[in-house]
Amino acid sequence: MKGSKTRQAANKSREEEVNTEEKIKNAAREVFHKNGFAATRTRDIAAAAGINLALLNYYFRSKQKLFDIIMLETLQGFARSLLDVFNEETTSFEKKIEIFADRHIEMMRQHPGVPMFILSELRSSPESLIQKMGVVDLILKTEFARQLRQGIKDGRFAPVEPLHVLMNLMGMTAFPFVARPLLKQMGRLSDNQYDQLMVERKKLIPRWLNAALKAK
Amino acid sequence: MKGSKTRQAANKSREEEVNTEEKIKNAAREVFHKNGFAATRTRDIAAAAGINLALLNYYFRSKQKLFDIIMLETLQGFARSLLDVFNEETTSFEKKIEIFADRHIEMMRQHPGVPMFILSELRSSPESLIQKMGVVDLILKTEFARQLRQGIKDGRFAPVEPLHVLMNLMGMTAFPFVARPLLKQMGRLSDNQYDQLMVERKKLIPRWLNAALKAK
DNA sequence: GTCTATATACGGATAGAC
DNA sequence: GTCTATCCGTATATAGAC
Repeated sequence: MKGSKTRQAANKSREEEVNTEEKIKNAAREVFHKNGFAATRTRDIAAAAGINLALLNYYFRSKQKLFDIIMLETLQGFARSLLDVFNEETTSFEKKIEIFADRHIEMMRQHPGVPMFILSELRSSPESLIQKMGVVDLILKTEFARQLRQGIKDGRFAPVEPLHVLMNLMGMTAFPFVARPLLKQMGRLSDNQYDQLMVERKKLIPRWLNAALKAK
Repeated sequence: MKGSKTRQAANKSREEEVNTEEKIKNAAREVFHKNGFAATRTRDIAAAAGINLALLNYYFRSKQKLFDIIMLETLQGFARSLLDVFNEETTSFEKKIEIFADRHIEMMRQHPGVPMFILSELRSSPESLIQKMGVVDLILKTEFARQLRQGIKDGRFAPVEPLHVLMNLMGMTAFPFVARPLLKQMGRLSDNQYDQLMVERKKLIPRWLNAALKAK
């Protein structure tokens, strides 16, 4: 049904706002990321896209189908780039943490709503959705995890469940974005000041994590 | 309008399910915590409370008003118990971290949906709501924060913005509950196994955090 | 106080003109 | 492809009997 449309997506990087389908997707991404599925009205998306409500259904058939597309793209775009870091064969364990913190935080600085979006939607979604993007399962099979286990065996790190390390790493990087309204208020910071802290954390987190791995 | 009802709340700990108003609030708390405001239908609450839909409006006037009550109570109950730890005059900085991690994690084990509930609702709420429960502002004025600054001044800790420490502490404790579906899948764990990790973290987080504070 | 029945509003989706 | 007008299900809220 949609395969009949002309495929001019190849050179879309040239134009400003491409075709209508892209306009709707861009608007949907923005609104969904900000408010989540349940709190989003298709009318808001249409308005943000500068088109009529009917067009949304013409292109995507339903709110749910449009959402599924946005969710899948968001999830994969997010996971993919992080897994790449963990799978890199030639970098050291410590270097992977540095690159991860830097890339992960930078990604979230560019798209501050994404972490909350992913986590809040995952809360109510069935496990099947998580498995659907099989990427997730593989994390403890990456070179990163192997290097961690090796480091423990060598006595360079204290014995610890790898998932704990992942929780610490992701917690330290992602939590400040998820809890931004709360933490910003706690520190009485402006948007700029808060963002500055995020930049600092790129360098600090690897240092902290490293120290923790050697603790006791 | 509601002040006319008899006040038998004093000895409510004795009964199983108290009066209707409490039954509705308990049901509302459960459903709101699980699904958030937008995804919750008043019918679900009524059903969970075992009463008719009309009664909900009779007691609380509107979905929004009922939600506001639940939100405020949840927020305060959560913040209060944590602030108490931070304000304690006689415990050391290190001891405060131990108590905080233990209490905070235990609280979330009992109410796993609460962290996600608070954060996801705060994302869309205006800042005024956060300020309304003024508790939040005070965190960097607690004895905990003072002791941290003093420790830095004495050279026991590396210089660091106190808010960073708060982000690390809360990130390490709360993130595993917020990102539970994702992390559980990553580790291929059962509910029990995951819970076991949470218990371990009570002891581990203070150790890690302490090491991080001395790093470099 | 608690129910059944119903009004009212809102949001997703479609019909049909252009 | 894009619009206006409208339908229709669902959810909140109220009326009114008991």
